[in-house]
Amino acid sequence: MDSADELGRRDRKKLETRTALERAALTLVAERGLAGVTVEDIAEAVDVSSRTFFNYFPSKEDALIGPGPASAAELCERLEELPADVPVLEALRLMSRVEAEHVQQQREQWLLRLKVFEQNPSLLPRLVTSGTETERAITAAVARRAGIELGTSGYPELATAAAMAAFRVAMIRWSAAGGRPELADLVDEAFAQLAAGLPNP
Amino acid sequence: MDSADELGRRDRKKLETRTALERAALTLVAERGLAGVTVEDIAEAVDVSSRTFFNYFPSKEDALIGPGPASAAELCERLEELPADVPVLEALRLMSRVEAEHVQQQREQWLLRLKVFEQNPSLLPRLVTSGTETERAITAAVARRAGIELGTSGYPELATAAAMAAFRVAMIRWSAAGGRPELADLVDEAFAQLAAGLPNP
DNA sequence: GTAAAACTTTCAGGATCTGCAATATTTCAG
DNA sequence: CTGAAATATTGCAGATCCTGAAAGTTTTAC
Repeated sequence: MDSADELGRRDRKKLETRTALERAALTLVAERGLAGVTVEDIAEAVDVSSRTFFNYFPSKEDALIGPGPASAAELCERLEELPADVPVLEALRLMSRVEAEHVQQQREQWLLRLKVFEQNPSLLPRLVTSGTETERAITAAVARRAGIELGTSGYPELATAAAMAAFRVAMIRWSAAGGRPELADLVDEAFAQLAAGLPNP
Repeated sequence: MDSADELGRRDRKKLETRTALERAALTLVAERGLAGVTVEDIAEAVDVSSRTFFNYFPSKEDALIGPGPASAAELCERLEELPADVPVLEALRLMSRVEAEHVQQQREQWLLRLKVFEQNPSLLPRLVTSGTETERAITAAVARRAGIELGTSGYPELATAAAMAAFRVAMIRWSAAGGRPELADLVDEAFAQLAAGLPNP
């Protein structure tokens, strides 16, 4: 994929400051804890004003959380482009594997991020969580794929939420194991348990 | 159950102010939106200082979220007291039904709360969410029941997260339907889909 | 080269949230 | 009933969070 090319100088600089702010936020909070770092600290580390920080992120926490909605559209595309005869849960698994590869590509950053989440539990509710724009988008795509009106059966909402839970558990296990196993394998494991109806192991 | 008895005057008053603060927060935010209500507004409505508000809740949002960890212990008891041969997912379903009854018993308050959540999506990530003390406790109970070391297989984490997702979806459907259906039925539906492995409908 | 568009900064200010010390209330023992 | 001990409430100072508006700076595009 194209990632850093095809951008004017302006957008390149914007992307740079954004990632610099994210990186600074992560490393500082990893060192001193969420409460031990102020927005001004983060901004100074990147040599911008704290007002500029808030031009990029609506809150200190948001600088730690990562892409989120940015990739929502891309995720949905993955769902859409799968053949219609692929079952919903299988489609969600494949989508999650793609996302897992993205995570693996930024291995160190994600491991650091997950460590920060573990050390600051108040962040956990926002890990791969419900109620986001991302979830809404995926739910809509699932509904389309299953041929269901949104808000009638609850199936798209549940399938999506369960898939996100599977992905979240895989991420946490991955982090707990020091990033040693393949994240994609852990994702597969979780989806296999889901598809089997979560029988007693 | 005993709920309001067996408390000294002091604790009774504390409980009163707490519930009064919750109620005021909910009604005010339902009227004016999250951003349109300050902590001082809420405190004044109950005739206490805003400092006192923060003695009860760590943040404005927390006054809206409801019991949460309060009932964690009780939920786990429900899990523990079920016979050991009840499968995990079935046990989680039964536990969720108990919780559903609690919600039904405070029907109006919960419908209002859910409306507030819908109207202020930034609250949604904290609805029945992961990363809480409650989830940790349930996960531990599930692990005990399944005879699994925590953090080895990921099964307890996933089963718990999926159950919470099922409950959350049921709540949202219940709210969207104006509280008309039986919440317990929606919970059963969601768990049935989970137990079946989320097949295409 | 210049004008428009977009980004950063400064500044003012309201709101959130936390210690701390003072005050008021409740409890409980005598 | 009364006086201490325990506990809750309050006011206050202060750090931090976050936002709008206006001014200044850089980038873009013609």
